[in-house]
Amino acid sequence: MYMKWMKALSKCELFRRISPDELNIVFECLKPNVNSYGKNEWVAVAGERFTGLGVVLSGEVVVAKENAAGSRVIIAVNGPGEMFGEMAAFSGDGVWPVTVAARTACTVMFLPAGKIVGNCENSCMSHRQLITNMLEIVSGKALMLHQKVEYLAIKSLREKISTFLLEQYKRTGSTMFMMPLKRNELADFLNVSRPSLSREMSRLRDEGVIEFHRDSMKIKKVDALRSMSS
Amino acid sequence: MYMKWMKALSKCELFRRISPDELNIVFECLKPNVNSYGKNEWVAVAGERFTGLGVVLSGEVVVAKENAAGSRVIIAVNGPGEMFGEMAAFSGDGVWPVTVAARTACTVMFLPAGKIVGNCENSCMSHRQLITNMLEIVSGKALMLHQKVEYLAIKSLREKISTFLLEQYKRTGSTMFMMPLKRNELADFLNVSRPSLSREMSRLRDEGVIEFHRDSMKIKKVDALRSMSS
DNA sequence: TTAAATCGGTAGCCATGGTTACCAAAAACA
DNA sequence: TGTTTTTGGTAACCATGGCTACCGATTTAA
Repeated sequence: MYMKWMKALSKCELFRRISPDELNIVFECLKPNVNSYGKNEWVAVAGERFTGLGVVLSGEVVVAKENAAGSRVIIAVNGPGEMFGEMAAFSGDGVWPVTVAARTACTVMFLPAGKIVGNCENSCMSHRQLITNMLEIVSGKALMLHQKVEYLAIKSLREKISTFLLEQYKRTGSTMFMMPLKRNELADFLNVSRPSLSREMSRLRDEGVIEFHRDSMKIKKVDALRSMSS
Repeated sequence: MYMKWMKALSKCELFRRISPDELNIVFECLKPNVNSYGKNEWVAVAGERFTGLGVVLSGEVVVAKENAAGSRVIIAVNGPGEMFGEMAAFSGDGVWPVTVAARTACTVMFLPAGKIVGNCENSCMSHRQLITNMLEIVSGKALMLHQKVEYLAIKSLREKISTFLLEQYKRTGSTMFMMPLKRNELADFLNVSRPSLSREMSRLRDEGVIEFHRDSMKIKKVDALRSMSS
């Protein structure tokens, strides 16, 4: 039954060091739900009852946090094998702390949180491994949020942009790359308004530090960016 | 040997649902180090080699993140029984991601990260409980960082202050309370400059929304704050 | 292939909050 | 006890970035 998703599942950190055979036994215990969603459909809405740890099987979802004022902060974009709701699962108040939307048509598996921790009726041996994996994953998420806090704590827009561009440079290893986020999304991510972002990027362009057209970006003066970022 | 610290240890979430007798056996496995520090001394410095999960036995430590520009963001103030480094322990790159300083003279226990996960030589039965506790704790930390992200994502200072004051109101259950942070620390926490914070607080006072003198704070118009916060 | 929606750049105006500097009160220290 | 340090309020000036509005280019849908 889960064989058609095995490719995504095998990529999922939660199931690392668990063989496909074991995995089937684990699923016997966990009894996950699998749902499909159309593009832009809500997968989970902040404030509604928590439905379990989510694992993306196909497509992509956007995980975002919205404050009461309505401004949206993108937390992550998750593809096949990636998870969401892993923090709320073990420590939340029973409601989704984030909103998850289908960025493309997608399929998602939900694992009941209570069944991951706690003794397995069938005493399957992979439970301990599952918990250990979970620990590693949640720690990683926490560190990522730490990253996020660092970004948000940056006060000047110029510094935010510089930091972001240098991170892309480091990630791709090239001074020319495609921007992974649209202007709107980047503005959301950096927590600034879109026109302000455009304005500052244009300034950097006018100063000859960068060059860009739509998605394509070229860093012309890496050192200049560095001195702005630090 | 650990008896003198048992009071702090019993308050520590990490050892919840583990009896003192069991705890001694667990410590046989974990072989923790215990160090003492004077006021304002560094307990751990960001970037230096990770020395293990920290548990405060006495006194208080300040956990802070500093970006390259030198501006400091307070993550937490931890007292006896509270922990730090729990995220880096299981997912870090082997260095401290935060700086920890002694807010007062203090004693700290460090638990080797590798020994918490992984099978116990003496096959002590509390290891699974320890890991499960750890999972709950790290999830909780991640959610707290989420909180932090929310705070930082708020754009107007007035809204930040309102949100903070309402949280204190909710926490204490009274419209009169002592501010848990000095102006400097609050400014750090909200990621604004101290004079700007003072200025905005004075405006709120002039508008009759709040009343304060140094540490003591009184909310006079809860609803006014609420409308600013949302 | 045309119509509609989305995306991105630009400009002007102005509110917010950073910066610096100074002073008084309170606390810590000798 | 007097002195030093820390803490917090205030003011003036000004840079940053939010907001609105508009327009052309590009993509998506009909």
